[in-house]
Amino acid sequence: MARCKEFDRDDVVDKAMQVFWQKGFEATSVQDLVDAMGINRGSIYDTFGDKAGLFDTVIKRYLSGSASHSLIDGAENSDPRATIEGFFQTLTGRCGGPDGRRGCLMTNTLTELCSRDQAMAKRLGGGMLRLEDALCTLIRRGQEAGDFTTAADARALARTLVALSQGLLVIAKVGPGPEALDDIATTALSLLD
Amino acid sequence: MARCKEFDRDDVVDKAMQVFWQKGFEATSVQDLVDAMGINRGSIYDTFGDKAGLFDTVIKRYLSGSASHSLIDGAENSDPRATIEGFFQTLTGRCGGPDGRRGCLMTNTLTELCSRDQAMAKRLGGGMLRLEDALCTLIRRGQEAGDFTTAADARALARTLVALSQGLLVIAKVGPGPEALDDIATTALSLLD
DNA sequence: CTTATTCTTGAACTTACGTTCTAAAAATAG
DNA sequence: CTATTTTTAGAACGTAAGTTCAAGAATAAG
Repeated sequence: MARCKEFDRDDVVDKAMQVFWQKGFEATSVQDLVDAMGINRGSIYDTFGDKAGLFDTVIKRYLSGSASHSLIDGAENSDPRATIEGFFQTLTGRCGGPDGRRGCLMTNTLTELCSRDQAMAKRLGGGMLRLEDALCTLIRRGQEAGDFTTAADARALARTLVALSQGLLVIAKVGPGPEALDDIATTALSLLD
Repeated sequence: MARCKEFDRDDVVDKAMQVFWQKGFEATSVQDLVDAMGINRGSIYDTFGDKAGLFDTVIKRYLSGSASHSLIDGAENSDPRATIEGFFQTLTGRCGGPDGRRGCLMTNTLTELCSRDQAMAKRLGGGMLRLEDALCTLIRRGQEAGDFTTAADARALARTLVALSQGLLVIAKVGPGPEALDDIATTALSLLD
């Protein structure tokens, strides 16, 4: 009955994500998006409403694919120590790489928009709380297995690990040496012993 | 011979700082600055060059008055434990207050501009390194005095505390309860024991 | 093939941006 | 007072922003 869309939705969202990730929401112009996504302005507005709508779509997609997501998925069954170690290794690996300067899209968005955008603050706050809960579950399981220290409160430890992961992603943006990031990750894991 | 400037330079810079702090660099318009600073557009451009020049001035002033600055000043002589405790108390106190959602101007600027602005990355990276060095000095002094653990490397601990302070300021932006921030600060200090 | 519907295209629109400029008012030093 | 400089107020500048529109191109059903 009608013409089909010529582009793949997830594909263009990914391309938009790269731009937002590198430049931030405000500094990204619609023209930047047109160039990167390879589709017409009209198609963008027709598909995503407006710039903010597209950004919302990007954030949702990012949250469902980030490092924290796989940690959250495996919180109930995976090996606690290996999972948390893997989480921090993923972070330091990404931050040390060529794209490290981009930091984390969630962290960047948090600092850029949450003062003004209440809805965004709630969404990202929810994402962070899920990460905290997952870490808390993992820590409790590790404590019960006798692998982690029980001297510290699991909730407090989980919150501290969240803070360290955020701090890691912020520090990565000034481009320190990899040993600085490793120091932080190592010290973070030592909190569990 | 000529008319004197009617406004106090530091005063209008402070007013500009409030706007940049709350909205970020990109989202702040020159009109916002005109309204907040209470001086004319022409005077702004005449005094600070342009928007970026004014922002540079704001950042310099912020760095010279931030919580880290007083810590850096006292690194050689002050009591290590009390100084570090005070630093984190200052952070949690500010973050929990009504202005907590604004986070830290340095952290915000870092995540917003450092991917693009090499000079800003260098400046803020330098500021962060000075904080790290000061914390390292304090930790070494505490270790030598027998008050801190010597099991962990002072440099690694300092880097971790920097990361925690940054993470604290990021997390504060989503508006968590004060107990979350306290948990992080308490756990941070426990690293020294 | 025709027709209806949807997608694409690129130009056009309005608004706001950062910046510059002009002219008049105000204030100081000689 | 006079001369000089600065501040002010506001308009005007060119550019780029986000968004919309109208016409053409492509598909699927009748």
